[in-house]
Formats: sequence, C-alpha cells, structure tokens
Amino acid sequence: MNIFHLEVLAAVAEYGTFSDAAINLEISQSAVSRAVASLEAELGVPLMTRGRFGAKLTPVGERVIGHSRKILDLKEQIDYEANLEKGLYNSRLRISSFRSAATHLLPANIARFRKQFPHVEVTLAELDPAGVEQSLREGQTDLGLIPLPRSEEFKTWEIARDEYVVLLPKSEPPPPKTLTWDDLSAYSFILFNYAECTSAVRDHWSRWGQSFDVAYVIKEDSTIVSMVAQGLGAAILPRLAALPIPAGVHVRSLPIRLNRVIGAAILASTPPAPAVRMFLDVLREQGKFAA
Amino acid sequence: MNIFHLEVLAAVAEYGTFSDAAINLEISQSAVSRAVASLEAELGVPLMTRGRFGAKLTPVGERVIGHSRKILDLKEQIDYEANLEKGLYNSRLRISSFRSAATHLLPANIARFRKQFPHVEVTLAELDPAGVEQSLREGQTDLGLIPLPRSEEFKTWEIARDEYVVLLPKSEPPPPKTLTWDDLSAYSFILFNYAECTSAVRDHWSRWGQSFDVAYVIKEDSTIVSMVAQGLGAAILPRLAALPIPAGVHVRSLPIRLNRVIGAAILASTPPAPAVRMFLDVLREQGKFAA
DNA sequence: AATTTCTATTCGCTTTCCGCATAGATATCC
DNA sequence: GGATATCTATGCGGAAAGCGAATAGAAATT
Repeated sequence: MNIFHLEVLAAVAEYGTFSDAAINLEISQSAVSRAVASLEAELGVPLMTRGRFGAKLTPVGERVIGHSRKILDLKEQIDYEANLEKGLYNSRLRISSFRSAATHLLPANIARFRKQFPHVEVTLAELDPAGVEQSLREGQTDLGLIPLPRSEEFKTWEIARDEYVVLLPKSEPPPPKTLTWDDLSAYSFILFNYAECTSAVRDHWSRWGQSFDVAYVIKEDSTIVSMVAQGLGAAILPRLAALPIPAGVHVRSLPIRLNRVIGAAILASTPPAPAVRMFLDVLREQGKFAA
Repeated sequence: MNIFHLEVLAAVAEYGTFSDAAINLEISQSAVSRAVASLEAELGVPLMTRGRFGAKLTPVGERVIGHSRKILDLKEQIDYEANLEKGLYNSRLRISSFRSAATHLLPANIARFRKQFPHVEVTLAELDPAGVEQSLREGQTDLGLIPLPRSEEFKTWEIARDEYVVLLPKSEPPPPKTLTWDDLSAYSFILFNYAECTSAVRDHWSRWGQSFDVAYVIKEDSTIVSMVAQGLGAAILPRLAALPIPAGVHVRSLPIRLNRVIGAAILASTPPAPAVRMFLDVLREQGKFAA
C-alpha cells in the first residue's frame, strides 16, 4: 500500500470529485481514478461510490478513511523528523549558564539531547548572569541559563525552581525542623555573592520586616558550605548552589519560602534556531519528569 | 512512501540484520537493502548504520521508527475493516427480543448499525423471553434480548438497566415524591404478566417483608397504563414497558428500587458471528453514551 | 437533442521493485 | 597470515506499478 494513494483517497473525500481532487493534488484525473481503484483492489472492498455526481465514501470507506488520515499525520511527523535532522546536521548549540545550573541542571539534559541529535555540537560556558546576557547580545551564545525575571530584550522560558535554603552548623540540640524568624535572629549570616543571590535574600527578609546580621558575603558556594560546617555562621543560598551538602550541616527552609526561578533565554529579536528549539523541548521534558 | 518499506525497516530493527529480516519477511536480502535505501533516499537522512555487524537505527531512525510502527498498526486496522466488511457482506443478523426492548432499545441501534454495515440484513422478531430462548436453541435467532440472569447455556452481556416504577392514578393531593411501603398498602395492584415481571415484583416486596393486594395480572402494558389512568389501581412495571406514560398518571420509584437487567444473549456453544459481534459493539456504545 | 461533466480504460512510456548473482568489506577460524 | 564465513551494496534483466494523454461511456444539464 502506497501512502500517496491514501492521500489521494482523502483528497477525493474532501473535494467530492476525482477531477477536483486531481486539480488540487496536481496529478491527472486518471491517476486519481487508478489510485482509488488500486486501494480497492488491494483491500478487496469498494471504498467509494461514484458516477456523474462525483464520488462518496462507502460505509467501510468511512471507517478506512479515519485510519488513513492518521497515517497521513504520522507521515508528516516522519517528514518533520527528517527535515529536523537535516536542519540540525552539522549545526551547533552554544550554551552559557551561571554556575549551579551549569553544574546540576545541564549535564544530564545535554547528554539526553545529544543522544537524539548526535550531530549537533554543544558547547557550555559558565558565566555569571550579567556575562550570560552580554554573550547573548554579542551573538556568542545561542541559549543562556539565567535567573528570572529578565528584561524584555530577552525571550525567556521558566525551566526550574530552586529553593533558597538555610544552612545551619551542627548543634545540640539540633535546630527545629521548622524555623521561625526569631530562630534565625540568633545567627550571623554568610550570603552568596553570585547570580543576584545576596540581593534576593535581603529583599526577601526586608519584605517580611526582618533584618539579620550579615558577617560575610562570599563568592564561592563551596567555601560557604565549609564555613557553615566549621561553625562560622549560617548561610542562605539556593539549594543547587549548596550541593553537595556535607553531613555536618543542617538544611532547613526559610520561615517564608523563597525560590529562585531558573530560566532559559535567547535574544527576543532572534528567532530560535532548530537546535535551540529542540534543546528547549528536552529541558521542558525534564521539568515534566521532575514535577 | 510504501508501507511495506516501513515494515521492512521495522523488521531490520527487530532482527538486527538485513539477512535475518529478509528470512522472516520471506523476501531476498537485496530487497531489504533496497527498501531501506529507498526510504533513506526519500527522506534524505540515514535511518540505519550497517556493516558486517548487521544494522542499527541511527538517532533519527529511532524517532522515525516510532511513527512507522504506528502506521503499521493503522494499516492492520484498515485491513481489519476490509476483512470485516468482506465477512459481513451479504450476511444477516436475526434478532429476537421481548417487547419493550424491541420497541425502545433496538430501533435506534439497528439504524446505527445498518448505517455502518448496510449490507447486513437485519430482522427483528418480538417474542417473550421463553420464546427468545427457544429460538436461540433452534438456531432461528442469532442474538436475543432477554432479562438477566440466564442459565449457563447462554452467553450474555448486560446491555441496559430498566427501573421498575410505580404508576399511580391522579389524586388530590398528589402522592408524595418518595413512597414508603405504607403508602403502597393503600392500593390494589395491577401487575404485568410478561417477561417475568410479576414474579420479580412479588419476590422484591417479599424480600422486604411486604405483601400487597393484587387485583389484576394483565399481559398488555398499554392496557395496564390505561387502567391506572382510569383509577382502577396502581401498577408496578418496568419503565420502558410503561412508555409512553400519559399526563394523568403519576410515576414514582419503589421505596426500595428494583431494576430489570436487560441482556443480549447467544448460545454459549456458538462462537458469535461477525455481525453479532459488531452489533454488540453498537449496543455497548449506546450504553456508554447513555451513562 | 446537444452539450457538459463526471469516471473508466487503453496506449505507450517511465519508474519502481524484485530475485539472482556477485563484488566488497570485515569478523572469525585454523 | 590465509582461508572461510557472513554481512551489505549493486548490476542485470524482467515484472509490476504508476503516470499523462486521449478517448469511451454514462448521466446530468441546458
């Protein structure tokens, strides 16, 4: 059975006559006639009645055409996959990302992407968010991972949410499971001077009428985790940035939770390349599985 | 694109070599090689890698094969519809049914069935349930509509449920919306001497420790409805049997509801013919829509 | 009755598909 | 290292399928 013959059958059903179907398909009327006859011969049942009035599906033809249309849809999807592959072949995808997304979110997704599209060359640059933005503007980056929201010069998609957690040093008794603002007032804080985390934390506790002692503002997330482990203070930073968290450190949620929204971004003025669109699909599927 | 070529691709993916796929499809190895090459040429992408080790799908081949398998499934469904049509052509379906199912359930369903299968000749005989059973035994009926349950000599399917309702004559004030057994004790009853209705009703009120005056036992449902309208008593009978119910008669549920289960039946020893199976599908769909 | 419009079929040609035979490459065996 | 086995790719020739142009036949329209 030839899929084009199914397309002919569908066209006759839609246009009502062999002649009109022929015009629309840009083949001759006799080709239409023989295509339908060929299907009927192969299946052994009449799919259409026809005469001077044109052509109409028989009852069994109605049942067959439903399946035929689905076959034509699937053929379109096969063509789409082939065209996508041709469009992606020997293309590249340059990703820039701030550190914890680069470390924790991207590697597995890049692996899954490359398994489907092995001919796309993927590069990953770790930059702070301002650097990601600049690289996008300069055309050095195809897709950036940055915190949201962002200005309208970028088109963005939310990819993940990362909770700001409180890291507390080992203590007897251990800190309560659920922290209050009063519990936090006992600590000096080490804040994370990266990807707008310090300002996000200060804005958050200000919004709830709180203010806490900030003893350090540190750029290195691993350093922050070590300092907490050594009892130098408590820290508030995104969970992904804190990973891996050693056993001697307690992790708690803030009294009122704060999330960092991680987004994928391109320049709003640039239509996304096929590789970008396919990678965004992979990222979205990841979010779906994580949910 | 030729659907058989998709079948070849699927076979190679399954068996791992062109040679093994050829053996299983009962074509030559060179035909397999050219079928796969033909698909690749048409789509413009390589679907398989191959060599002395045999053949494996490429990543785009993996994506394409998913759609291809669905196309093959749909082709099977098209073949099934064609074979069904051939099997049904010039066949007949002889239905026997007790009266109210014959009057109310079957006509619309027979119409829907014949719209899909216009070459099946359908006959409908109205018989009481014992007559339906006998006609099935004698091979004069292909499918019977009878109350359930039934003996194991029949294979049955539940098709519908029909509530036994109380018909009450016009009165001032009208009878309460919800009847109690006490309410019923005020009436003489007219019972329906058809399709085991009388015994079903007597069994029901006995099961609940009740017993009521039975003034008449009548075979004609329309006569029963008239007698109630004229104030000769109350009636208990299946709702379908009572239709159409005139305005001057009140319809109420029994204090404890009773349903008649209407089933479709064939002889257990006889595999159902294609026409029977298709008609059962139509009856099941009706139940689905009614739900 | 003539004309128009629909589908079916013939003719001749092109394209596609197939099996047989074999070339070429590579893994396995001795 | 050479012989053998096993895989896929391709040439050849024939059969089958598909196509457009032309035309036959039937039925609706004018």
